[in-house]
Amino acid sequence: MDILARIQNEQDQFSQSEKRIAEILLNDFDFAVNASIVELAERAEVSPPTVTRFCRRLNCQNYADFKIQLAKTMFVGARYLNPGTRSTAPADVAEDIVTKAQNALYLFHHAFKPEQAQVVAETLSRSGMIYAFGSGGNSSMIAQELQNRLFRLGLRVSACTDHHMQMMIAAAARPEDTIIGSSFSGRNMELVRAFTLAREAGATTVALSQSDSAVAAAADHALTIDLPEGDNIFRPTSTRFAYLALVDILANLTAYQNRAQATVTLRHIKHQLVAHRDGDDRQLLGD
Amino acid sequence: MDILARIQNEQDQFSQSEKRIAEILLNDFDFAVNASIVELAERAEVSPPTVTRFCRRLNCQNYADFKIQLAKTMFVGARYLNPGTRSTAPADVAEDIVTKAQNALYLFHHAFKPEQAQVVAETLSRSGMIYAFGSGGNSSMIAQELQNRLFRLGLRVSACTDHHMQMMIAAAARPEDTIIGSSFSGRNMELVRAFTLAREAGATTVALSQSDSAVAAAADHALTIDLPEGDNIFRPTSTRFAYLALVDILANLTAYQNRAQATVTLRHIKHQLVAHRDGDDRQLLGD
DNA sequence: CCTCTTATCTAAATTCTTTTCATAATCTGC
DNA sequence: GCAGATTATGAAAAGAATTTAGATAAGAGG
Repeated sequence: MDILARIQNEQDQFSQSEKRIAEILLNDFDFAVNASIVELAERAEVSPPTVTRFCRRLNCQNYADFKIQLAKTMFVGARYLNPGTRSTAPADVAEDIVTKAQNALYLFHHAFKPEQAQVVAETLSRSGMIYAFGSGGNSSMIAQELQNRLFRLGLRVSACTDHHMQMMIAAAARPEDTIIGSSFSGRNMELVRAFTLAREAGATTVALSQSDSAVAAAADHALTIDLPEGDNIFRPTSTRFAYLALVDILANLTAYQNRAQATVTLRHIKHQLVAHRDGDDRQLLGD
Repeated sequence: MDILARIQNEQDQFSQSEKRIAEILLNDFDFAVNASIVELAERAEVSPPTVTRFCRRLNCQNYADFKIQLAKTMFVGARYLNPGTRSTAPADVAEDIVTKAQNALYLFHHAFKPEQAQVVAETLSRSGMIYAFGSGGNSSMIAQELQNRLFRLGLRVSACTDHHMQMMIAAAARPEDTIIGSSFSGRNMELVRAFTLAREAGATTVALSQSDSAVAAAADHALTIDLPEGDNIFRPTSTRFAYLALVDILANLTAYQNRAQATVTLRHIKHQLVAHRDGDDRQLLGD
């Protein structure tokens, strides 16, 4: 766990002096990260040794170590603590969006459960047919992306973003099939119904969604992503970045399940692209 | 510019001693970031003052400042310098993918030109109709995403991922229309032809692509993204994250061009979603 | 009200960092 | 190829910063 999370966690167990130090850290990050132990102590109205002890308490070797940890988290964590700007200047907008995206990835990674993903990857690689479901802009992108990443591995996969089709596919699913569906909100009831139908047909269902949600509860396996959303309605949801990363990880783990087959298929795709373009084989695997 | 970029930039202007220091920094980041000036000097076989001077040369106040800068970049920069693991353990795969994605965002942000994006945003907001073009998995996702972000702002936009349709649309474009096309490789010659056709018809063209590429050259405005690609064929391109961020930024800047209209449209969409679901208006704007 | 524990400080010791100055190496223009 | 200038580097000293050690104060529990 990173240092800021630790500070926020233990905040109520801190002594008076420690609380004062923590407050400065959380409020004036910029100062804290550049301050010497004397300066920090002065500002918190405590003695330097108290600061040293504070660092030790947070599992840091010494003040220097503590500062390194702080600086490391700062890059991704700073904006998360201090709500982002509402500036409409292009440079600020860009910074805000990039930082939020990085934050989303960071928080996702923190909560990520490798074993669960591995189980899903094994399921996918053994599936007779994979159907990727999702609706409404964000999740439909994830469904498409699942298809885009998995077909490259030589798997049989089809994305479907249409409710009616989803229901028909779910009803027609076979026991060896897997239905993987995404819902950022977890409240896509049509997807819940499709999952239920698919399970009745004996197929395996995988949800990419919020934990404690109807969608997650309806599936055999749930890979959950719970991120706070910003409240600026103009800002597109940075959660997409986390979902996209999850798709990448799943695709990658699935590839390793049957490496030989994946390699062959990828080579065929690459060959086709290179032949079709201009012979530069450093090109991307698909535009 | 960040410290690692600065080091890599000036590397050939370094003296012998400085080169030795730089080498340690670039190769053993973990050591460097935790080392005291004495330890670092010892390992580089130079004297501590030389390290201090090295830091100053890189526009740092002192060694402490230098270390902070180093630690800040480390979080995103470390893996970029030291090629990622080839481990297939789920946790390592996840870390590698997340770090690469964060790196992509970081590098993109570094090279990002806010003014150019602003010009494009103005163009988009004034367009009669916007067509988003892209093909081949990655770029088609970007085209879809452009549509998904821009329609919410009350703009007229249509994504098209089909070459033949693209050509017909380009031919039929009007002077007040904008065609925005994505190509990660920059070598999508069909897109180049569509741009040419559209320009002949008097429409404005915008490329999201590599600089120095055929696609970028063919458009009126080019927003370029140049990122190194990893060489693990199983790893999906992390460049997607950068393109996605660019779309977000563009959509956001465009929204601010005509804030009133965008707000109204977004509210309508939200109202529809809330009415359709369960009244929790903290839900995401679209699943 | 006393004792024990915990929190905190002062002062000293230690370690780290920078400055200063001397020397060595390298370059420049003749 | 050499004198003078410039630059690079290190040793030692000075100056900070950090930690340790021991002392004191504050609070909890009997």
